[in-house]
Amino acid sequence: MSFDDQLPPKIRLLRAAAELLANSEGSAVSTRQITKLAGVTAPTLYHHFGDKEGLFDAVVSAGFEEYVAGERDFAPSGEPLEDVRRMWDNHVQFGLSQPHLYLVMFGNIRPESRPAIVADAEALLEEMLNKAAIAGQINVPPREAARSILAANVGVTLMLIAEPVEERNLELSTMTRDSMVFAVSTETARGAAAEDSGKSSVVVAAIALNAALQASHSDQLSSSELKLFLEWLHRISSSS
Amino acid sequence: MSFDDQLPPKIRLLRAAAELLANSEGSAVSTRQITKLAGVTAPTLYHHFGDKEGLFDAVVSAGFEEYVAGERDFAPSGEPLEDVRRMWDNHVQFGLSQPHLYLVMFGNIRPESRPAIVADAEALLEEMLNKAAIAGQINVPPREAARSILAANVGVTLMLIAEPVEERNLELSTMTRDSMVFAVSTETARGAAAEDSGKSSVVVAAIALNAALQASHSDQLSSSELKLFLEWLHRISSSS
DNA sequence: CCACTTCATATAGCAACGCTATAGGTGCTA
DNA sequence: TAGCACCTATAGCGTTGCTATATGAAGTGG
Repeated sequence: MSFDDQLPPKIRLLRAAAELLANSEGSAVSTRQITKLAGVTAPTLYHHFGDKEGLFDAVVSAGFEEYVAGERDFAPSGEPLEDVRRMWDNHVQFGLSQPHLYLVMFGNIRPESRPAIVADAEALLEEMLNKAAIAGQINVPPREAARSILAANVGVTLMLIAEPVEERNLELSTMTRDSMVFAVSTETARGAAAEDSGKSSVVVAAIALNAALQASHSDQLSSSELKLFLEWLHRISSSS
Repeated sequence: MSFDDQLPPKIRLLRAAAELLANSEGSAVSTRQITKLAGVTAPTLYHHFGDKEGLFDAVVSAGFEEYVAGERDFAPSGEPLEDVRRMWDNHVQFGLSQPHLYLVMFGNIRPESRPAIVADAEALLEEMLNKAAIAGQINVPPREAARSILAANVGVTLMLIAEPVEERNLELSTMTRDSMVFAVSTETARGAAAEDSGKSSVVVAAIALNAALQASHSDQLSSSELKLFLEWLHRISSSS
């Protein structure tokens, strides 16, 4: 019951809270569960942490410090924007591996209780984007870029957490990540105009696809599939 | 005390909950406050709404319906991507004008209680992006684009809510918005210099055709042919 | 006109919650 | 040994979400 004896109660409380937060499936975690698992009584909790949220903040800080530490060890790949992408993935991974902790951190933030964690995460991203800026790789001030990317990162992570585990599609994350990094970077010639594709009917689209397919030798379909596919395309596109 | 007499209790509960949610500064809203303000007793609430979350969902739905209604009246500007931007701004505006409602909707979503609202918002965006796809303006399937944009939109809105009102900088929103729309659109010659220029036009054409086909119920193909055709289209358009 | 069901609301209260007033125990310093 | 912090426990307050049960009103079939 009191799982970890002879450690100081403060640490036992932290561990008990972390364990319950990590394992509780959606339902809230009560102070009574925590104190029971830690083998202490209620006043001990309030003596050390002030209130329930104080305990959770402490747990979150510990978890986040750990995550940030692993982040820093592993950061410099030479390509700052690649590092930004990896920080994004790490953020998502952190949220998915400890969803309840994550929701405590980012899901319930309000103006009057904005956790320092958000600022920390922002600073970490900004630091990396600063390197990219020095290398002339971004076209937006690093602070704004960091805030923007972090916001999108949080949104994606929350969406993924909200999805049933078996339906989670990490492509949402990589796609949004690349969109954000791309939009912020100077990697591309943004001003160049594309071909005018103003027409919008089925026929026009089918003709365009038909031409494009024949020109590019797509290997997504086998040759027999392609033949039938093109025949159908022809039927569609010749039906005005 | 019971502020709106002679209305049905169900509606009085909805209004009381909405008012308390809108005015409560961060602190939680209790069922007792709600029922007292509505002038009814507890079982009435549970008879009509099941539980507290059911009430909140109903309030949120009502508020969201209102927001969606104003959205639809005002939508077709002829330029789908511009409409997407305006939907983004409306989303942010909704979150900032009713932050507690918004947090109930998007801040606490968990796998087992994912509100239908998220799906609704996604569908609304997807509908608009579908128009863009038909016009050949996006290079990503509309559903994925909608999920991605919505995720970023939610993240930005939560970040803005978390900031003190006087520090709120809407530039975070416009910048992230434009980044997402830009990354998804074909407005630019993204791949022109890269190796995949031919393939990317196939992808764009396939996406446009897919959207157009589903919108127009073409009868050029039988339903079984259409099914297979769409599956191939999906394979082409989801190849990266 | 009366039983009968159905729906909607109220009385009263349970178990669990976050939290605290108060007191007792422990180890240190004088 | 006395005094003093510090830490922890006993016991319980007020509030929470929710419900077992009962009562009233409204319609329906005989």
